[in-house]
Amino acid sequence: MPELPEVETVVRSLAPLVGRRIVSAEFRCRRVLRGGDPDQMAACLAGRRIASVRRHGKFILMSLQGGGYLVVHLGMTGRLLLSGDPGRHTHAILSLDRGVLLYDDSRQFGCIQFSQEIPERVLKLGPDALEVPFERFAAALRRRKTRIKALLLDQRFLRGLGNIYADEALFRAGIHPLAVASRVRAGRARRLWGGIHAVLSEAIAAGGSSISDYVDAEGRKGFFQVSHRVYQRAGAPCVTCGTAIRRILVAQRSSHFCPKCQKR
DNA sequence: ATCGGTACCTGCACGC
DNA sequence: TGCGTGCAGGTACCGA
Repeated sequence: MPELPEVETVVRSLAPLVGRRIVSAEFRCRRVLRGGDPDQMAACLAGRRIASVRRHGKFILMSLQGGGYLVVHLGMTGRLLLSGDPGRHTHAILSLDRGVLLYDDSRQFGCIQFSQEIPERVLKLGPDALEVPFERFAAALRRRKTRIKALLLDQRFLRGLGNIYADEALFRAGIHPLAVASRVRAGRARRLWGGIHAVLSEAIAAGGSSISDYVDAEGRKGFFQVSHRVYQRAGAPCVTCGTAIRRILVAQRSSHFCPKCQKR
């Protein structure tokens, strides 16, 4: 479910966690755990205080007082919730000195991990999609021969974009999802860089996109989905020219675009 | 090194 | 009503 704007919204809504002490932890599903068994992880967390909560791409990093991190990735359907009752897909329950933190994930594509240091797979990601300077972005584009849509989804190229915002940014830049990255001209590359920044910023301001079930830690839905210009609008008229939006597969992912406004 | 395809898992909407 | 199919914000891993 969650791309950069949704994860950012979740992280902001987790602000009440800072300063809380984890009284006890329970992990119910091995599959979403990374490294270590459930009991060992619970033992590592018990008694620790949460010092900070921040986002790194689509990862959520909770630093613990005295060292170590609770690292969470929401996958497609992961949720972190500050209230509610454990359900069928609740895989982690952290009892706090005040309140509770639940990790819920029906598809189990997400993960939760305790680690002394920030894991390598998190550190090796590319620059943040909201922070990358244009020159660095353009230089990296020039080096890659893959299709632009696939590249935007590659977290080692840029961290934070996912299927919704890649499609939306390409539309804003007038670039076809199958365009070869290295052949995108400077002018278009600048529009893409600007489009990425704009669409992510607007989506954060709207609390993210709630397509089916995404909510922040307080259970609030986002409303950026009503501002999507191409994503899941196949057959509907382009907001710019009226041409029917098309849907194709690129790198096995649905890609939505306007065949008239977006050139290869 | 880079690229493309597949696998992982559950739930929902749809057509028959 | 039930069943099969296709689709869904994700990454990881394999072979070419």
